[in-house]
Amino acid sequence: MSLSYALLGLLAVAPASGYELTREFEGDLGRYAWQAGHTSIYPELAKLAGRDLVHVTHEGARGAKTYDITPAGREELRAWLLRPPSEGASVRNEQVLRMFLLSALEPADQRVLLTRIAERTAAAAAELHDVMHREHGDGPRAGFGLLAAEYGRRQYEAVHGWAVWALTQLPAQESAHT
Amino acid sequence: MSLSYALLGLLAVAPASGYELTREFEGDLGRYAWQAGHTSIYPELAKLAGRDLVHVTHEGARGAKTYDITPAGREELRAWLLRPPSEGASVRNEQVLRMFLLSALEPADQRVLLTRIAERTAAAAAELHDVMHREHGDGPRAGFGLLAAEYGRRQYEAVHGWAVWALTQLPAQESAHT
DNA sequence: GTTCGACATGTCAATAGTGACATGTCGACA
DNA sequence: TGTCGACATGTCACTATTGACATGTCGAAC
Repeated sequence: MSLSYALLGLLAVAPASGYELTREFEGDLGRYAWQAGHTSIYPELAKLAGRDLVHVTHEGARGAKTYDITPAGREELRAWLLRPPSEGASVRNEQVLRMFLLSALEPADQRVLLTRIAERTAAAAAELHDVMHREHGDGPRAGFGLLAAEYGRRQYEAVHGWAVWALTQLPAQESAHT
Repeated sequence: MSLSYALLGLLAVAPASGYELTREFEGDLGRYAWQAGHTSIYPELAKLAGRDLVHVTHEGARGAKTYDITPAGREELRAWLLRPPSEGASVRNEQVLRMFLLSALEPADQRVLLTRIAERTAAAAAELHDVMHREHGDGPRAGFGLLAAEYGRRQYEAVHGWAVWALTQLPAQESAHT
């Protein structure tokens, strides 16, 4: 399961509690790569601990458990990351699905939707650009976030470019009365 | 559930049997947008028929059932496509996850992985470019496929650009003995 | 005439993931 | 001191999805 590798990957960078990991998934990681809520994260951590891929290093206030990756976990993670791209890699993206189904709409609706996509993606790309250039906040996982942010920015830019191009491919719009 | 909209979207373009729909998911649709196998498609079609969003128009050889979308189904699909981008849109992409976890690897491994990604994405983009320019095969759903192919091509190109950029961000490589 | 591969649909058990619910702690502020 | 919000973990029922298994048909090639 990919979730287990996501957790191993996060813990490989720095030890963290289930709660902190959960919040990690609320950011770019969950937005672009893999979603998960605490209800899947906590049981998964327990399973990983059972397989000795992670272990609890510290129990803090409010029952917080800090997990760290074990050498075996690191091994497992590295093998997965370097494994040749599996054919059955799982993909599921609702926004992309919408774009694929575009031709199910009437041309006028297509135009509306593409225009909206073009606007949103341009705004999102610009925002990420700003965030990255204002300051690369030197908090924990800063390097991690920089690559991810740039990835996101390029994705938005690509979709923006596509939407603009797709608009030109649409049958010429009926000259409305305005 | 997104699968139901994917099916409605496909049927809105042209009537099809469960088998034909299944093969649709083996192409770009399943590769970039939403995965599904026949074991989820057949039951889902039955459910949609129960809600009168699709109906069987024809029973052909080998028990094949041709489904078509109903006006109610078209309505439902249009509403979903034009609905403002839902916050909770589901995202799950194993390849992207690998990229997010890059910093869990040692620099040497990172370089290997990024180089491999750069190569694969360049090849994939070139292949899509070729396919699109050789002939836009005028089979059914040709227009559908063109937009999707261009989308895929731009995605690959964006990831390629990112991988090349990311390589420049890596700490300068140790001068190996070669 | 038979055999094989693509066509075509399905069930069922197991796994993965979500949402609702439940519980309790710690620090800050009024 | 009490109350509220963020911290922190968990269960459980339900839904979605997958993989293994099962069944049968049609056309073509041998």
